[in-house]
Amino acid sequence: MDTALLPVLPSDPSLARDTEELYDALEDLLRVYQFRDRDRICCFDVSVSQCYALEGLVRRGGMTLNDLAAYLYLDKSTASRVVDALERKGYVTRLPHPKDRRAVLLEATPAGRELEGKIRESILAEERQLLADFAPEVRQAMTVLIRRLARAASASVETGGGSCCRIP
Amino acid sequence: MDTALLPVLPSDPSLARDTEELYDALEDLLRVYQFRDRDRICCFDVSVSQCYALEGLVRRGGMTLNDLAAYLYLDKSTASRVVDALERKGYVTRLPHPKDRRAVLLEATPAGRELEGKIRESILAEERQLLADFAPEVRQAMTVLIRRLARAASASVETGGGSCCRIP
DNA sequence: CCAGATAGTTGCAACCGCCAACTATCCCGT
DNA sequence: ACGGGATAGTTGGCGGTTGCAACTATCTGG
Repeated sequence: MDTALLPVLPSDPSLARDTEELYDALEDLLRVYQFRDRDRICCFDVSVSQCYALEGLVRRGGMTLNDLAAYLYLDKSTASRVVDALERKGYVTRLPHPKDRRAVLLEATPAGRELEGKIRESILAEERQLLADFAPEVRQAMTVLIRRLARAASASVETGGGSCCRIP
Repeated sequence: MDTALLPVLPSDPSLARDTEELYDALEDLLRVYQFRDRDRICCFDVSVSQCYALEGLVRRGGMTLNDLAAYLYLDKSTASRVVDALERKGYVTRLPHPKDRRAVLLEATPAGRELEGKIRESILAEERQLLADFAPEVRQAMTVLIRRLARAASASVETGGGSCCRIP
């Protein structure tokens, strides 16, 4: 179990309220981003999962299919089909793994890199404007917190074994 | 427009870097949260969209189906089917609209409210622990930023008319 | 009172995600 | 070196989601 980084301060009166507000704000953000991501399909010729997969393959170099499935929190069969689609469109290639003949090495093609760059830049441009209003220390602190939320969620997902209600 | 915390510094050299880091962190957060949300299905007897819909109906009082579709950024036909499922499970009811006989008023049932509370509390408990490590100013600044990101995305979606690449 | 707008439902086709079964390959203990 | 178990990936099947288009019922303005 990933323990808390610091002990909880039970006397902090604003914690409960701040948490609720963050929860609501995050809920809104997730909802609208899921729509925005769905909408990318028609703009950029990829689906949501395909976009995430492409992004992962550009960010990190060659991953195996299992790596990609873990990165996307998807079943490997689903990841395989996502790669099928990206390969058909010419954004990704399956290469033989040099050390393990069962495995494949996934690589983004130049076209894939270019598409990922276009998507990334279109979103970065929008977000830069928003962040400009915040002091650098605040921006950096927010990134730290968001990373920590992501890591904690990822840890709780992994210790939960992927299925939260399984009681073995 | 929501006021800025600080004036923009156009010469700020760290803005581009901070934006990229926040983008990556947010990408990770969204991916894992989408998985976490998918996983709620088996724990709480609702799907992701159903959960969002229930949440919206509890937060705001009676909405029409069109209101709900807009809130969820879904087509009204999809929203109708989401409501079908929630109604079948007893979490939501369709009531006749007092002013417009074409419309329906959607209301969460007591069971729906209870379920929403359980889901909400289970997540709040987890997030409270994480947030306890951060100073109150940072927590609040993050909520402000997330709200602003959500609002900006929502605005750009609405001005785009829902389909970003339509060129009428 | 009628034409056009609006609220909602349903049919349809495509997609997504998981589980289970299967093949090919790897690795470890004997 | 070899046989059994573990692992990588693919495929089939099922259920659920989504958007578009067509349809009905109702409202509203001239």
